[in-house]
Amino acid sequence: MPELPEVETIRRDLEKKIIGKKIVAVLILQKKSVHHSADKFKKVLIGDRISTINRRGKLLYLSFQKSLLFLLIHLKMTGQLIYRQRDKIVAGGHSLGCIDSELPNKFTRMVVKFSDGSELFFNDLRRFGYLKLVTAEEKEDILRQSFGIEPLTADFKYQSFVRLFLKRKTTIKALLMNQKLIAGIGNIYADEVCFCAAIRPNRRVDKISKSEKKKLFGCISKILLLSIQHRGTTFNSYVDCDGHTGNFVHLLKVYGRDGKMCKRCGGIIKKIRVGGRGTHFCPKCQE
DNA sequence: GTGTTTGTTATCAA
DNA sequence: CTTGATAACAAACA
Repeated sequence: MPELPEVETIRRDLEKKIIGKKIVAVLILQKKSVHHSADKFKKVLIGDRISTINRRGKLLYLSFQKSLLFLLIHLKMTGQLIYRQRDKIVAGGHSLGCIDSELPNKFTRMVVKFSDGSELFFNDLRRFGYLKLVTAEEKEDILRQSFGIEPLTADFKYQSFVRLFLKRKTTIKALLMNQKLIAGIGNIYADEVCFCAAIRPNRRVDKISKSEKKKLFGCISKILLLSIQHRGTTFNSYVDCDGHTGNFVHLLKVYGRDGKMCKRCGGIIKKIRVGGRGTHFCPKCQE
């Protein structure tokens, strides 16, 4: 379940590792994960070098030194990007998400090999994730059509945020998770942001006061930044590109804590369903 | 065998 | 046209 903090952690790490590296081989182990013919994919990538790695919401996009195409990578629920140096000693061991596990494994969908012997593995247990080559124009269309305000940038202003509430009657959780309104927040951080602002996730947005909107606005940046500082949340399958788990899971206040004591007021965290998603909140201190 | 997990999109309804 | 709610998808695990 990589959301903005997890994808950003991967982006920053990969940026240090693979920029400028020359691609010498591409293995496609699962055709469905690559939205092109294997031949086209190889033809474009092999011989070129990675130029930039950017992110919008939960979507990564790479550019190249020669090709004018962009590589979009969406990890969806269980996608992983793991980078390995050559001759890295691997021991057998645990299954998903282990730093020492052998690669490729049964969930590896694509492998990119670089000229220095290092490799980038795209693993995806559930096969929702994808890699896709697009033109600059297609990329711009997708970024414009599919993503709203990008948090943690200068575009994320209180005035823009408040505008999202106008004429809407959906729940605050649905609003926070709507990528076309705000980009990058998924199920975990929607619950955490609502807790931070002391608002029930199923509250209708037209019933939220001005002071609460201010709290929400502050909480979004606060939670996302704090999670990035702790290298994201590993709940099920997320690992960074070294195969390490994220540490923010220890700082989660509500997600996955149903039945446990609220860290703020001592109430018991409850789990309900909002918009078909598992939703966690404290009935005592979230109104 | 059943229910649960979630990011995104398609679809239908209002 | 806009907005909202829901189902569907995929696949493993408890």
